[in-house]
Amino acid sequence: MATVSRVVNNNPNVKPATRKKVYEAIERLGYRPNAVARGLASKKTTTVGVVIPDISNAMYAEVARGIEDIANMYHYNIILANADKKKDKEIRVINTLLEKQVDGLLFLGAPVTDEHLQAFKTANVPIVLCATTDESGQVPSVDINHESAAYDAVMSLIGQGHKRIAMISGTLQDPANGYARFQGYKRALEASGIPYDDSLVRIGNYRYESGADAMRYFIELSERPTAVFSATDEMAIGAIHAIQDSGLKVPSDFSVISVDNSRMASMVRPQLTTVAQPMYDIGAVSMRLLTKLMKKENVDQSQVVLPHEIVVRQSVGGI
Amino acid sequence: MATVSRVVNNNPNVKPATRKKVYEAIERLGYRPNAVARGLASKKTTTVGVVIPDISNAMYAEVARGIEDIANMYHYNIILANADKKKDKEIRVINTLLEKQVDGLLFLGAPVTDEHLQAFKTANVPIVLCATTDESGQVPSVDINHESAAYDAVMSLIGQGHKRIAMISGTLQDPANGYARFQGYKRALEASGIPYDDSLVRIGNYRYESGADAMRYFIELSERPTAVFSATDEMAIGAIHAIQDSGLKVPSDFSVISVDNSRMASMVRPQLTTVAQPMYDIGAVSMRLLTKLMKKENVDQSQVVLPHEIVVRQSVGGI
DNA sequence: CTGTTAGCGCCTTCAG
DNA sequence: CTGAAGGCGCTAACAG
Repeated sequence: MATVSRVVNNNPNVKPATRKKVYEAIERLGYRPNAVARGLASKKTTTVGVVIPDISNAMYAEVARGIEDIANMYHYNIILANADKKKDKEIRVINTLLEKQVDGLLFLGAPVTDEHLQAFKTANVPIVLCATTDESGQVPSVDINHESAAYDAVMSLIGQGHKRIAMISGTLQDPANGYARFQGYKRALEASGIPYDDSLVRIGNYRYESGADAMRYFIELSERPTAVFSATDEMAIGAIHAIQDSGLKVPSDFSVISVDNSRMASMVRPQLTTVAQPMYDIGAVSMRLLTKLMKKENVDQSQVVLPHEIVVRQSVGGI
Repeated sequence: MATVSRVVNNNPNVKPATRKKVYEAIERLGYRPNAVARGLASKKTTTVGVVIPDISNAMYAEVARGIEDIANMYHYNIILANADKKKDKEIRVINTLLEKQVDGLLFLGAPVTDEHLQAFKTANVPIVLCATTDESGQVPSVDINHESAAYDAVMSLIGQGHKRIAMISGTLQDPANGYARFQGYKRALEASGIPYDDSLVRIGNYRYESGADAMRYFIELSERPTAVFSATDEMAIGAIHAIQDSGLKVPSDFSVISVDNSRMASMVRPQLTTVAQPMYDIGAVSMRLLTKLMKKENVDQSQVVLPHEIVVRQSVGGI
């Protein structure tokens, strides 16, 4: 019994001949180790839980790939759990994952509320936030600076001579993709001495149609903007099509820029200029951080911010 | 101890007062049941494993949503495992899931090889194939008829007067999205007395660029096709852009039809005519089937085929 | 190097 | 209705 355990767990203290015999028996009997029993006995499951806000969102899928690759590298299994972007489902999912005795947790949902913090606190395994941050700085995280990504995007528009710049925002309740990007937009205007104009901001829901709706609104304006900054690629694509559908052109009539650099950005005409977020890296780095935490290695930097960059394509023109 | 177990598991044989006291103690102590221990003792984990070929594929994400919803309904947890479209990773993932003692397994990868069948056979929990089929009919499955979906698509082109119809196919090694659709294409031509022409078929990799490449090839042909059938939306969109980039128009110069009806289909201009597969339903139905199998209820129909339909938009015109 | 002995935390009889 | 006892399949000391 114990020897079989040693063989299965690659414990070196087994005579090669014995090891071989055990392997043969395993083969012959079709023995499959019971991970549940193992987990109970060893108090480790070598699996980490990943809670994803929305599995059908390509950005998160990319993060997941980064997580996966590093997890495999360190021989952790990962179990993905979808949370439908609902806060209570997130909490529920965190708890089931914890009940399943995962060795660590990666959380991708935003915003991180007090309730989340509460749930995290009761966990006795390390947790790292991935593609999101905890404002209070209590939980390790890996993210980009959404505010400055937005700022850079809008500044690049201003650099092209645009002065009347609209924004298609996400909900301001969403700290990362929503609020922070809106703040970046405002700061860029401010830094350039452009007065902020409420009528130039529409709130969308990150979907294509909401981008198109917002754009149609801007087109109707008596004093039209010359450029629009979208919080996400998908809404930007909706905007581009709304422009084209009404007989106008990108970028000659309107410049469009967004942030995400999803695969879709090159799947429109004109191709979308957008600021790229290193989603894969966010996943990879956060998983790496988690492994360190799980091994109780000490980490110098527990709130890491990855750099972003503008990918210039064809949707922005000068004025 | 036993009473707590009863309370936690909603066993009715507990006096309400006692139940209340237990709940209070649970709250006060911050007790969290250990699912691993529970799984070991009860030999059930109330979780089902889902192996997904490619988490970044929107179609699979949609299937996953269907699975999730039904799983929640029946109080099963689901653990998603990505397999990167690699056969050996699929096998490995199936095995880890089985080691984790899932109560059932949903497998979404294609093709289903003998090795897969072998792995399934050693499982002593029910397995259902989801959005894929086992040719040999040994494993329950829920899928659409890819061959006839392709057939219908091509027939609709022929109905519009097209005679020279190209195809952008997936790899013929892929039985569902690849081979079956190609067969449907051929059968439609045959049924209409149109000779099959090898030079009118290009193999892509389901990605945007490969669709564009294939289309560029067709455009160069001395005898151009008037319509193209793409095995997937994404390749179709690549094709549409290749057409437009070379100054031609859809659908006046080329009609384009595909199968998937992904969300992207309405995110192109012109919007894509495509045959819709009920991905959500495939997920939901297969999960439902799995619950029956797990409860050892008998099922009348273990190989279910869901209907598809053509969604007419703007990318197909008459000749 | 290998076998023996205790649990891991819970569920499940079985008494009471 | 509640407690006691045994055991799920495995790992972790501990002897030998």
